[in-house]
Amino acid sequence: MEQDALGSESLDRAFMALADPVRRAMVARLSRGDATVNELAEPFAITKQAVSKHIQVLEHAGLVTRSRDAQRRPVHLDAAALERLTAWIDQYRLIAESRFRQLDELLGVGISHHEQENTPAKKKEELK
Amino acid sequence: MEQDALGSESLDRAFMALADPVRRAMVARLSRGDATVNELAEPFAITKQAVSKHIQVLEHAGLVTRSRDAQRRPVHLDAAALERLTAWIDQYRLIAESRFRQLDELLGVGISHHEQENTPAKKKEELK
DNA sequence: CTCTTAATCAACCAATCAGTTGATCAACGA
DNA sequence: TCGTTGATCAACTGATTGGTTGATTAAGAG
Repeated sequence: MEQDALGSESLDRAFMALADPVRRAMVARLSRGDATVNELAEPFAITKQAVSKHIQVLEHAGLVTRSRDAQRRPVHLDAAALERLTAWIDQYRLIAESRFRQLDELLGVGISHHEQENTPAKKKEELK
Repeated sequence: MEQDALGSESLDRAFMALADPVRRAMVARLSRGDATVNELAEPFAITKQAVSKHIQVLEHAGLVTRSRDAQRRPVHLDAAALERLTAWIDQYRLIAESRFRQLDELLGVGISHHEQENTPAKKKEELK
């Protein structure tokens, strides 16, 4: 019944984590290799504590993990978590797109941009 | 220099919009066809005004558009916007994954799970 | 033991947000 | 014209967030 295999809260946190430019920049940086809090903090004009919180948000969202190397705590990007997000989005994108395709077929493929299409149940006057 | 072709704010809003279970449910519903505010409100125990706000968030994020049909304002999912999001995520996911692959090659492909891997510049003692 | 570096915890402030109620607008249908 | 329906605007409240400063832990280095 519920095909939400990830748990709604997990998605909440993951999308929320990416909804911040600082955290997205961190993801971009981490895609090129693990980094410490200080390295991640460098490009930004905020305190290390703030950066630490950002990383905690990413970690709590399951997007990054942290290991321990002496007093360093290198942050590691979890690519699989990113894939889970795209999977969620694509799930619905593909449904919508296949619906568009069906509709285009039904109407004769002539109309190039299907920007609006009333739910086919009721359409009174669909032109002009 | 800036390859962020979408504008940072646009991504902010889009990810933020998806960081809410109610709005995600709306996206799921809309993937199956356009709907009005009332139809979208039905599954939820919140007022119509709240739903209206949620839709405005989705609209302002560019994920949905609205047309006008008499007093109805059908909401329409923009699949292209969803694709832009997956494109952003995949951009960095693929960088990270290709890096993993390179690293596996470098180490001899034997280690199955590369959970942690210090940025190769400095590694003192990498075992145990 | 003391000093430095890396990072976190804790308390606090300003700003934003989700939801509510109440009033309003716009387009029909009688 | 009046009432109804679909939807929005406006103002308010409680909760959450992003950032700060200050104190604290933890691991080396001298």
